[in-house]
Amino acid sequence: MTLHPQEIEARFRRQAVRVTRQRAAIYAALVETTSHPTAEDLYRMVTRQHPTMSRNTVYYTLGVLRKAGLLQEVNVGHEVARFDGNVTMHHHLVCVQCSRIEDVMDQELDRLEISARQARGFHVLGHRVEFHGYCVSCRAGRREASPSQG
Amino acid sequence: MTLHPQEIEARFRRQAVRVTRQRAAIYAALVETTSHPTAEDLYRMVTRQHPTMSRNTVYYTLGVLRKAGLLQEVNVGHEVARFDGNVTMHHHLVCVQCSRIEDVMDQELDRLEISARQARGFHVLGHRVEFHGYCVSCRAGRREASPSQG
DNA sequence: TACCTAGACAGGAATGATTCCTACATAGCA
DNA sequence: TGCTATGTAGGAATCATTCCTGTCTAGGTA
Ligand SMILES: [Mn+2]
Ligand SMILES: [Mn+2]
Ligand SMILES: [Zn+2]
Ligand SMILES: [Zn+2]
Repeated sequence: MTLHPQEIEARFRRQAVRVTRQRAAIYAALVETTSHPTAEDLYRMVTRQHPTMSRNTVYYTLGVLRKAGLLQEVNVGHEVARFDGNVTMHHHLVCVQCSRIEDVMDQELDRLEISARQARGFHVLGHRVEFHGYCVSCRAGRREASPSQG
Repeated sequence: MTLHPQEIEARFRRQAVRVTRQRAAIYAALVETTSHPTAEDLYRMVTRQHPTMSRNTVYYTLGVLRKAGLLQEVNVGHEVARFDGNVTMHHHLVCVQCSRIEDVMDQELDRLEISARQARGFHVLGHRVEFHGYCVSCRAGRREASPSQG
């Protein structure tokens, strides 16, 4: 989804986030993709237009925008952090081979609950469902594979 | 759950995993707790009885046992890796403040499925549900807290 | 029971994502 | 327009994890 600069600015101001060219570029890159990029991915994307931007600014900005609720971290395994500009409630499909992440919007999954007995005293705020399997392209190269871990 | 040494040995042999004192100690420590310890936690636990064991052996053993299906990695956020000796299907409650992880056994959650349309061509192997919130001890110190990111 | 050898162990070095530090720049406000 | 709290760039530091290398040993063989 492409976002107008003034819409980005409006979202930042609504959350009292200072508007800078770097932040707008990082946020625009994130919102325009559905690939759940890493900080390094975003660094490579934005340095095409902003060659002097440092990795530190990318990390710092991602932290600021996360605290402001403008993005979320989506982690799979304990691989490097992935970021998601879609902050509406949704779930993910994760490829166990190539780590591709795709979105799943499903209101039934959104409504899942847990019994008080199972909640073990937790004050539950939310939940996330993660499906794992092989994505289309990874299935292609697996005609014979065994149904074990790989 | 306490495990007899011969049961540990039997499980290892069933999976063609060589039996060593180090591996038995690491596996026993993991199976006897429900705390989902980190590699460093396990290193501290086992070096009480095996002072010369190296961290390398802990990491290497955890890899071997994971590939053998005797344990699983359970990651929350992109914090350090956590390990789980319970390899039956189950789900987790995660404290957003202290990272405590507790088990949720619930057959309804086990049965969740995703429509073909939503699966986006993935060959889905399984899923995991992660509830997040505040654990009992973290609720205690939060009488007034605001319902934001915490 | 006494070898053999593939694989395991210990210790230390290397890696790499992320965080920390600091001097300079600038957004937002009066 | 000028002030100042905050952001940025660049580099150093951190630290969980992996890699490397020289012993050591589990488990099979004769
Ligand atoms: Mn997503
Ligand atoms: Mn568990
Ligand atoms: Zn894939
Ligand atoms: Zn807690």
